Amino acid sequence: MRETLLQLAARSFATQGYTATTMRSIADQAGIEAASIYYHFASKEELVEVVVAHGGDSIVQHIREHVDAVPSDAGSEARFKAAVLGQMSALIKFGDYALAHGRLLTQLPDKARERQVKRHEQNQQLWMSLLEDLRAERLVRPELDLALCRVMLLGPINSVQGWFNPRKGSLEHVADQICSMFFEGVKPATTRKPARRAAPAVSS
Amino acid sequence: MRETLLQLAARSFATQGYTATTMRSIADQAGIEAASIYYHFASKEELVEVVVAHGGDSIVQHIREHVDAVPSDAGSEARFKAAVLGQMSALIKFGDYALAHGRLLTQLPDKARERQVKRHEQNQQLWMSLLEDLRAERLVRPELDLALCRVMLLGPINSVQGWFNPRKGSLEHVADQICSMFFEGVKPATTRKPARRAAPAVSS
DNA sequence: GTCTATAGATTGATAGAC
DNA sequence: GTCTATCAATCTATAGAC
Repeated sequence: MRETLLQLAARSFATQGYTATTMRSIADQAGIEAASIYYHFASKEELVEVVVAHGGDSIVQHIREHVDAVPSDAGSEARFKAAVLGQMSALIKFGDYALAHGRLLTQLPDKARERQVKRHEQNQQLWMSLLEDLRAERLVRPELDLALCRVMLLGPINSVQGWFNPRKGSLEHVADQICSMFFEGVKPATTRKPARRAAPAVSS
Repeated sequence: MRETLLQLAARSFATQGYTATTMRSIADQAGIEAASIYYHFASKEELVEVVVAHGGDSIVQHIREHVDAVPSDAGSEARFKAAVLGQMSALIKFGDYALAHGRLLTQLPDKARERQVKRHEQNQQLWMSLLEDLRAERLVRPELDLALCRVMLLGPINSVQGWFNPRKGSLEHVADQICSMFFEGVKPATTRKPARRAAPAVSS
């Protein structure tokens, strides 16, 4: 029952938000009375914090597993790509927990939020060090800001649940395309640095 | 007073969410009683809908102004860059209204949400046609999915308020870096792979 | 472990005075 | 236009039976 409540709570918190989620609605979906939840969790705050913490822990652990599976003699690009697939698959795999972790940080009650911020900063630091490794191997142009590179990559990835459609290609294939766009850009190699081509004023 | 209430409501809706925002808290910040809000707005739903609609309208209009200011004989890349700067500056300029528009679509009461979804889809369609124009001029590699390109670009841009720091560079400079990363990638030209053909297609 | 019953606080909204 | 006063509904949480 505890697991059932956590699942239902995760879904509701992720989609409706913290305040909009009521103990009654969770209990209704679980087929029990609202008061019975308090046998498993001391309060609504504890419930949401368990959900968010579980989401955060699962994501971090999942990424580290992917990164650690890369041979230590591989380059920074291989580790980076593993992290990309790791973060994407974590967000898909842990579904509502991951969504709750991502969307509820700002809605949490003050004390619960403070306790979760550290994990978020740790994750940002992991990505910054991956990017710094790339730069050390001269795989990132020197004029680009690394913080901006992180945003450019994590912006799309962290919303993967909102746009990923498994019917249009596997997650591995999408991760490859994202890494390809990130490293090589969307332009064809032949078009890459031309003097402005006088394009015909057509283009519908 | 109506404008004051809208401003305060926008900030609260954007940061706290719909349900967590109370009429009393808005009234308190405005220095009036909660009941007085109902002289200006019929209900909480009407209030949030005015906020979200104003945010959406402002953004769409602002982007179109930027795009329409590009000479009609310019290429699709120039229009695209104008749209990038337009969307970013709109999100900054309209602050809480823009944030409310972006974050509240899922939290809105059912009827209000349906009315706002159209605007969102229109905006997505604008970006898809900009990307299609780029492809028509062979500025996007043929093996890349255009919907994924849109996500890759809008993911970072739509969260611009969360990471933009004016002390680290103007918005124009940041927009330039983003476009550069989008088109050319982060790798130095010398390290870049030659065109990589025949993506592994859909595996699973 | 789950229930019934209920306390205590807060919410969106209305009525009517000024 | 804003106020005071208030209502009905809903919320989190507790107490105690089973």
